[in-house]
Amino acid sequence: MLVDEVGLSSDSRERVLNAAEELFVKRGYEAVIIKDIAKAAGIHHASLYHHVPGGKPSLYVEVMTRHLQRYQAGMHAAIQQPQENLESQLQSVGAWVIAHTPVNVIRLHNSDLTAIKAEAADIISNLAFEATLFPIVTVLEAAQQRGEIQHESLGYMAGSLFASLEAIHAIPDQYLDLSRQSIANQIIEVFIRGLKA
Amino acid sequence: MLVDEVGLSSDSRERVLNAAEELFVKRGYEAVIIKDIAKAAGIHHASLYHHVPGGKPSLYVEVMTRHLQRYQAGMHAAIQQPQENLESQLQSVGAWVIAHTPVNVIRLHNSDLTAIKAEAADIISNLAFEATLFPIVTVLEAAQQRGEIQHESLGYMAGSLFASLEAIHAIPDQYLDLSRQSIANQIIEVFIRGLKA
DNA sequence: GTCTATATAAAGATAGAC
DNA sequence: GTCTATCTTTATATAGAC
Repeated sequence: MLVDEVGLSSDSRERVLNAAEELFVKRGYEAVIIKDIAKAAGIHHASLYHHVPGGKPSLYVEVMTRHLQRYQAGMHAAIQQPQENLESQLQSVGAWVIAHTPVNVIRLHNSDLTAIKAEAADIISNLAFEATLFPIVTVLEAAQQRGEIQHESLGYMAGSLFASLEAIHAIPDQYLDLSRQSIANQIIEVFIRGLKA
Repeated sequence: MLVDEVGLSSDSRERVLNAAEELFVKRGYEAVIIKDIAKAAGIHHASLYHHVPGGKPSLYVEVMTRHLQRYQAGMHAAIQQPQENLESQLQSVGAWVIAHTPVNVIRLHNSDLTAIKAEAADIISNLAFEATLFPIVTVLEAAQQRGEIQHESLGYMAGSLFASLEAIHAIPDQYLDLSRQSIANQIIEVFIRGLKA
């Protein structure tokens, strides 16, 4: 397969990265141990260091960078679809957000990023902004230019909406009497039109 | 002081609990180590076990229970103030939320509570609901009965608002050109009236 | 590339002097 | 109640056989 010559990774390295991504994103840096990742990837934890010589910190940085870049690409695609009005664009954003494990930026800043080197933390922090808030702000500003909405602080409003959508993940299944997508759509509707009768 | 006879705690025990509360709430269970708590309380980490024989898990449960009970009491007081309309009631809620470290229920369920015994986790999980969503649902239902608002799924909307308000904590100081309370008030306004021009 | 065995380091916890 | 010293457990990481 000449993987080295074309710069591709081996199969198990990919499994390690996927397992690490899922666990780190879900539980955060400290709550994940190397053995869990290796087990999920189907190898012995000692073998993991063959694929990721830098160990846990470097694995975290690689995997979170990749995760946020993909997240950003997905958000971009969601808002790029040829939809005319704000509501349908935000519904696409909602679909993307509920289809993925929450980014949880509060945890990211309060614990995860304090455990790694400052430069890496800065990069991930900026990526998180680019992947989450920035696309939503773009959509809101365009809608404002079309005269669909009117607000002075669209950045804060974008953050508010994103936080609401991510929180849908926290609803336990037993309390769900609508699909998560329907809940997202209701949140978006209230965001645009308000709760007022 | 006869502290034993009246069931009161010693001074340093209280310092330990306060330090533990602040750290656990901010960083989560795994990211906090016993030495950090002891250091913040001004004692050697070995001395901590004198005050909390159950060690880290039991300390976490005690401190989170206390935290959420107080949080609930504060939310209750906020909504009980003699304010007639929904907006001013929610502004009091917003003031309480931004004055306290986020409860972060997503992290609570995805990592913190998986590290402790299931029964304790259930109790904390229920307390978190009572302390955060329940008071907001109560306020929204009352407003609906007065005819101020109209929505089918007030529970989900309460969750949405609470998540938005907690997320205000995640805004770095350098990006703040309004006070957090002002941002909370704007979020509440949009929640009630919408972004629409 | 993967394992077994082992080393190192960090965290939780206990014993016992003061 | 608090400390020093020590023990145990757990997690990260390395060495070297296969």
